[in-house]
Amino acid sequence: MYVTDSEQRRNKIFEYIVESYVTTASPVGSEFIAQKLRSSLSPATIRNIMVDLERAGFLHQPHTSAGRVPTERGMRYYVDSVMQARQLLPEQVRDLQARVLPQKAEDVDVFLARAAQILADATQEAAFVVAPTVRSGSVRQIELVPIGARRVLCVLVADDEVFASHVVEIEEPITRDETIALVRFFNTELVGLPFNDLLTSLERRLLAQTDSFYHVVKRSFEILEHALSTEPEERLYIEGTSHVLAQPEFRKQPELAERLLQAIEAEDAWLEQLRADLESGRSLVRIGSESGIPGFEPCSYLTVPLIVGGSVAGGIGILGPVRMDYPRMRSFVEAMALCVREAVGRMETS
Amino acid sequence: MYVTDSEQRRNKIFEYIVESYVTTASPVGSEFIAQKLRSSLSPATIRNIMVDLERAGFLHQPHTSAGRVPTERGMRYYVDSVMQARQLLPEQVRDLQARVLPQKAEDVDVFLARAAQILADATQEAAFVVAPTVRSGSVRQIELVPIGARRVLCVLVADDEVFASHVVEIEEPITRDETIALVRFFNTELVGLPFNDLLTSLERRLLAQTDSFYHVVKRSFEILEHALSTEPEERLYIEGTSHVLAQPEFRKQPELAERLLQAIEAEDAWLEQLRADLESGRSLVRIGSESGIPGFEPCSYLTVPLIVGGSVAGGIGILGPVRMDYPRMRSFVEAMALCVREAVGRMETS
DNA sequence: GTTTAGCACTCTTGCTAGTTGAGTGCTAAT
DNA sequence: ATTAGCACTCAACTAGCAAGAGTGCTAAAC
Repeated sequence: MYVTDSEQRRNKIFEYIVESYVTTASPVGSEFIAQKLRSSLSPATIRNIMVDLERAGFLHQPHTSAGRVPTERGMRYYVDSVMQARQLLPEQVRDLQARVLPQKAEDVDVFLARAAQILADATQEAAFVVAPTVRSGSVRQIELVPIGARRVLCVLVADDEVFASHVVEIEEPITRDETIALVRFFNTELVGLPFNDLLTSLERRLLAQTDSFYHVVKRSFEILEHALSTEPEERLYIEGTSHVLAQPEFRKQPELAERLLQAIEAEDAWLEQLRADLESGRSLVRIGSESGIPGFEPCSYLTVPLIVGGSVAGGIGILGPVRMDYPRMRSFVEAMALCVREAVGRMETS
Repeated sequence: MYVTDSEQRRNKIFEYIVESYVTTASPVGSEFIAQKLRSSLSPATIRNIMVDLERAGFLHQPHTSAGRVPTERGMRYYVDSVMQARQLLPEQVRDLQARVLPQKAEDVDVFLARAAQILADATQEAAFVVAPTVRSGSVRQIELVPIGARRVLCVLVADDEVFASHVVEIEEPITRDETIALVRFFNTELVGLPFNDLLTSLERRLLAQTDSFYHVVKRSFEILEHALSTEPEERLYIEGTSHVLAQPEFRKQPELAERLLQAIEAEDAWLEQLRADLESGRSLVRIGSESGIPGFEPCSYLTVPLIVGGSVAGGIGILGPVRMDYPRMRSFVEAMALCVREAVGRMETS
């Protein structure tokens, strides 16, 4: 792709504008940029270029005598075409690893929640993880542990190291032999099926009626239906929200903070969007209203999917103000994703 | 206890002051109170009484020409001696029950988190639960489910319907016979012991060396140590934080909001205090800095312990600004506690 | 043709002074 | 003991003014 000199220069100036806006949180004037360029261009020239950038929709002037502020569209352009990838320093990476890896990695859920805490602390923004649940994997093993006469603990193990257990109440008491038969059925006939299809596939067998296991299938259906109904599709953990609300944009407009917090608490809308984002299988950035979530307008987020065994199993990300340091955040979240993959990898091979 | 006429009148006026402060969030003047009293007393008299109340430390004047605001100490007095218990309307109780009871009550944790959501929604304040974990109960049953060669799912069931399961990695592969032996050991020798004493008591047996089960005890110790280390003492769920931050006191001073949010996120300090509060076994109110938690100064909370089988197993509460409607909140949280007890009761007897 | 110095112009921000009004405390009368 | 009356205080609002930041435009310089 051919880029003219003047385009290059324009991009450089735009980059400086974004970057000083990111650090100062206030409109950027031409003089300031001229200084950064060590007087290779005069403020007047920069002003001309600023007018161009404003016409292109990348900058916005709060009022006539103010500096310029990047628009949402400008930020998108910055993220896509202007900003330069940044590497973390080796010691930063080591620090992250040192805090993440030594953890007892026995429970994926707990492990990921901690990782989010560490990420939030390192970046001083909010960090989140979408933790996989068994529903996103397929059956590796299902066990039943009787508790009392009419209650059974149903243990679901997915092939991506995720597991869950739920107490199921059953109407007719279950015998020891029946339990054994059910468990055998689970671990011969159901292994490898995606948990999400489990119920429909059992239902099909039930309707067909030709099954020699009819009663076992029926009982299985009852138990698994209960067990899976308590298990959400995904689990969202978010840490460090206070860092975001401490940003000047929220200080000045507390109603924005309130709306954001409500949107985070409501969870549904965001989680749905995140699901779609992660399914793409690629890292991405959603800037301001791009996410389409009411209340998220002053915020952007980055997400990286976690890929386990070839398919997406949750993700990790950072939530901050639109005016956030994208290169820095991207390098952090990517380093963390590597860490997490490594740790999960170790869990698998062990 | 003898209460003079003038004391009674003073209390009435104080009650009105607190209550209008609660609704308006701004200092209360003498004229306003006079109107509420339907001119049975003139503003001047009320002013005299206000001076008394201020001398007693119950009221505070932001500045000479402002009305009066209850102090923290005043609020304490109000809660202890002035406010009148309020009953919820039957339909409010029914509404609460209708939203809490029909839930699948199979998992105590999930159930309590939902209850907190409902409470937050009903009160328009933040609501929290301290959910019990197995550590706070004693052993009813422990099971092992082998997963792969070197991993075992350890299922812990406490006698208060709480259960947990954790994957434990073990160095030496475990045999089928060994598993059976361990489970038998668990469910004959350990039943009834508090989970919290489990490790020390096993250690004692190990040190005594005289145990015929020596190897089983050793293996048990290893496995249970891992399983219990992942299990926290208590789990805290808080919902509806945004309701609190929407209050005018936080709107006007966003830094208070930030500090509060940080304190909630840090969790440790508050949880420790809550543990102490709940241990008393009684409902209580902590007003402002009484809680001793940095960041909680502008807030109060109410807690009610949940008693299961004679001992405290978690609790439920409401967090709001110091200027909150205590009688209303108390009636809500108490109604909810009843609901929850009923639901947990049903889980037990089933 | 691009760049830049110069300058008038605009609009926020901060400051000061004046006004308003809510609410008080005191005093003297009831 | 209560209360009407009144002077007093102080935050909150308003208006006006000055300062300053930053612009856009024009005309000269490169």
